[in-house]
Amino acid sequence: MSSPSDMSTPPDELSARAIGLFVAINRRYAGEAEAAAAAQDLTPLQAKALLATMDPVPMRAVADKLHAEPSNITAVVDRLEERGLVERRAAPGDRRVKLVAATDRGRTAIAELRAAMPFAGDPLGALGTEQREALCRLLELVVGPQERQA
Amino acid sequence: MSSPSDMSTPPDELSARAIGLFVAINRRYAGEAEAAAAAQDLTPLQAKALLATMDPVPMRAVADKLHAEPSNITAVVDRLEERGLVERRAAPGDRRVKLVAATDRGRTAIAELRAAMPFAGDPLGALGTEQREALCRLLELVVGPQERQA
DNA sequence: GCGAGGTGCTTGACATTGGCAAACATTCCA
DNA sequence: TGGAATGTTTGCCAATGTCAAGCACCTCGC
Repeated sequence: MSSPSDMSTPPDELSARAIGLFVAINRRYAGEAEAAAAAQDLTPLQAKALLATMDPVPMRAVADKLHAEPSNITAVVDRLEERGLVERRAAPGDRRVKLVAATDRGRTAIAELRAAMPFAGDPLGALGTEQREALCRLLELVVGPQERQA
Repeated sequence: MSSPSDMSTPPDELSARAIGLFVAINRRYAGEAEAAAAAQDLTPLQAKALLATMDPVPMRAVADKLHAEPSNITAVVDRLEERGLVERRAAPGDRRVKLVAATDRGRTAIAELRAAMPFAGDPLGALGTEQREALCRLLELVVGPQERQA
């Protein structure tokens, strides 16, 4: 849980309030995601991996999407495969590559995961269009000049 | 890393942009914190625990602050204590309680951690006062009616 | 066409984190 | 005073993360 929750460098009051709000939003998201995953008897990481396999993708792509080492993804996909949620296929054109693809059961689980994460589906639901745009502009300022990275 | 990064429920475009920005801010924070901890040869959790011990606090309080089980904090504090960054003291008034307090070396490490986390110290530095207030208002709307919780 | 080097995936060893049950001392309350 | 609750520790186990090594395969240059 790498969130600002507790790295308490004491900032000014408004910053502290903003940090608290970020943490709260993060928790709302993470809590929802964790509950949704648990309802499918999955860990959050397994759920993320499953969600990444709607279309067949190489192991490597899953690892990149989850910001994890490919070697770790092997075990995660192993568990998903044991449960029949995912299958490994040969990739046409490169026999080194294994494509991970959700099975029918996997796609059902994906649908239920998404249904159980309404906040993730519409996080800005409480905001009007102008407010959404204003929020994005402000967040961009906070992010600052960031490193480009897919 | 429980961040929205990859629980890809496909939302509308503005929401997607906002999610990306949240993730980017989270990463900026977490990356800075992780680097700061690593510079002290600490894990992020160890660093958080250390930061919580500026003043002597019961183990239980450290656990609460880090949203972890007290039983897990035992091992974390053990490592900090082995390295002389922290010490356990008896608590006056309740002989069950052990207070964890940063040593001089620990306080030095805390200062260096904070110095290495400028973004955490002033996350809204790029914003003016009105922008900060606007941001907080918008974030409060996004959080929504939240459960009260220290 | 052949070999060197790079890429994709897996395996293994290991440390850290997280949850949970059990044990122990101590405190609190009826 | 006795039973319940609290604070801390220990142990076990699953999951995650980093790292090095290995195997299969592809690619590039000669």
